[in-house]
Amino acid sequence: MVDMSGLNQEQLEAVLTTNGPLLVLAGAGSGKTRVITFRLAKLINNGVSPKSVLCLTFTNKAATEMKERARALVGKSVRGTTISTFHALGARILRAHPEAVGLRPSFTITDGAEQVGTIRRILRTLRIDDRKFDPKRIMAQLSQAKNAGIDASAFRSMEGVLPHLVEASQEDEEYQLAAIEVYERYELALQSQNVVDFDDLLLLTLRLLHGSDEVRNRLRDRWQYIMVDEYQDTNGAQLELLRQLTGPMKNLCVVGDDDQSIYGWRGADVRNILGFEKHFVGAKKIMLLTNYRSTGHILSVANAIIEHNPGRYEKRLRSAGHDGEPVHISSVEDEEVEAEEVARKILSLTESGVSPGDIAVLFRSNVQARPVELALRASHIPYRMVGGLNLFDRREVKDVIAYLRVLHNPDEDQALRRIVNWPPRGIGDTTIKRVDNWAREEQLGLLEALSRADEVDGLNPRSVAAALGLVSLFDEHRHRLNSQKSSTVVKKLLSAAGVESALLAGADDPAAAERRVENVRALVRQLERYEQRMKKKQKNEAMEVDVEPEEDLDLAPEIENASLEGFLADLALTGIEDARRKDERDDQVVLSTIHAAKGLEWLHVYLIGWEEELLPHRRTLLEHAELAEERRLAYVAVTRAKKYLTITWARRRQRFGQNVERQPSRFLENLPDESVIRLEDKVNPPKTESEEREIARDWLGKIRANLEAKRTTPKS
DNA sequence: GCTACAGATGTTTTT
DNA sequence: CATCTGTAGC
Repeated sequence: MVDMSGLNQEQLEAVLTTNGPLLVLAGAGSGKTRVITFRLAKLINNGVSPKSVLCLTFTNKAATEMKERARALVGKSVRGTTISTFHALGARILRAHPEAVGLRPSFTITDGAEQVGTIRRILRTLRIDDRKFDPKRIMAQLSQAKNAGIDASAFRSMEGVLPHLVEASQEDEEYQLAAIEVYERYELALQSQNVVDFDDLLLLTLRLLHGSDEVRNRLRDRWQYIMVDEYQDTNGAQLELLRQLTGPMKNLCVVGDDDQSIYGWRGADVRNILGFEKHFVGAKKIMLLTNYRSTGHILSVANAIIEHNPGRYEKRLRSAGHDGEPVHISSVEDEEVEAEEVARKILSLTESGVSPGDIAVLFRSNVQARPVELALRASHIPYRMVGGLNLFDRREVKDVIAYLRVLHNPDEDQALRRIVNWPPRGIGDTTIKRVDNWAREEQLGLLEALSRADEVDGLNPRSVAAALGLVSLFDEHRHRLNSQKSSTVVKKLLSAAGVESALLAGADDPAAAERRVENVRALVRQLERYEQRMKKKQKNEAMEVDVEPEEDLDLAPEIENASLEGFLADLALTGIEDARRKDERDDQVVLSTIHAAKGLEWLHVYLIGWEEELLPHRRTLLEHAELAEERRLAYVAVTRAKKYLTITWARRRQRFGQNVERQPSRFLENLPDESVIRLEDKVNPPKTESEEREIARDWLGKIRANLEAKRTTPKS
């Protein structure tokens, strides 16, 4: 039996409501994850087969965490439960039925960055200037369409109703026609390479379920209970997927917080959570409003910020604890002073015994990190940037992954293009252009065309030989995959291609070269670790007596096997284990964007750059829907703090090399007086030393006066 | 095939 | 201002 005595009334009700559609509105810090895991445990205790439960999350991290917590609660019977991200689930379903959606079994998942390149190439073949129509913008638009569940043919038939093109100018219309054309060609390009992008993992799964009653019904029968975490971040395609999977049973429980929906720009649709009761008729709604994280003052600031938003479930978080310290709001001269102030305060905290790991500095955009980094470094305060540059984004890592992809999937032209002449092997631009044209005429893949380079007109013998050499390099090593471990083959391939020596030779700075080589080795090591993990897993499964016979018609194994294919899928879906992550320690101050901080919490939080045009960001000030999202972002930021919260804004800031006068963020207006201490000057202070000192004294006076006022008139 | 320079661009990024 | 990208020219 699971001990539920630790749950509060609301939480308990959510856990015990196991049948029918259920919406759990879980405010920040209200024990959301607990509810989900306890509810899973409760289901299994009620005798529901673990196999008929499906838990969906958005991130791998959340999925892993849920698995661990569930295991701790109900033991290894969770094994049968499918706990997965939406995308990984899509991948598994597609793996089981690739042909039904026009894929060949060995299809691979692109990692995003390549997609823009594909768009750019398509634009070129359409003779459209990619400076006129930004490929990135088109890619984003296609992605939005896919996230809404709109495929290329639907996109074409919707011509003219694209949301942001309502008042279409001549150029908009041109753009739109181009986008339609590009979408269709993009899909064809992916299909011919046997590749899917992330969005396809949802869209193609939908197509499969729409097209096959048989598969859909089997999956419906299989999952009698479905739970979804972070529901406010789901998109149109995911809603449709849930509809398909639930069917008439509709034991669907979604958990989320509309006020924390901050990924609209990436396709998330708040209307999913706002309209849940309409989408799933008869739904019950439970609100978790007791916050176990933050003090009363912090929560009243948070509530005041979010209250202004239209179109939300009305709710006020209440603190389970004390009022605590008021929130400090101050203005500073410019971003450098801002950073120095923050560093100074952090230093005095750590000197008085606070662990750096209990402190975070959060900002709207990454450029704001630099001055803070400099100031922290100057003060010898240990810090860590979350997010930021990913190992994935490193050029050499992408190049090596391209090698792996071509090795596994010879049709992947886009990957091949990346490395066809890297390291340099005498296949220059002209050669590629000629082969490319010929390939198009003959309807061949690029690698295949290279293998017949001798048939291409106008190539000199040297180029032909180089092309054939490259082809046989891949053929040979692909052949070896049958008899040798992938990691062994990969190592041989990379060294035969001369990757490491090219990295070392083509270096301006030896240290950088060394780092690049190290990044490549890290990737290979990850492949080795992957193989070991799979081997162990297979052994474990073979030893388990009660392992069910392989009857999964519609769901491929979570991860394939110790193959290159499995590794690539794993890589695409769960990313690279960053080598830096192992030096991630919990005694470092965290620097993070607000987005990347969602779900996390710290004792002390500093929110910097609360200015108009930064938060809310300049580019969102035009559309009202987006302004609401900025406000939610501010809300998410504030609710990260447990005990102490400081918000700053700069009266002046460098922007694109110019000093710009700034105004405080509108989100700082109308906050409850009793919960904040304001140390703001609306104008920049004069610069002389004596004047500065005077101002400092003045501020000190204000602090005292403020504190005094708070003490004599306690919160009514 | 590589270097150097001009020109554009400058929000967030779970998969 | 600073960083990245594409291209011209060697």
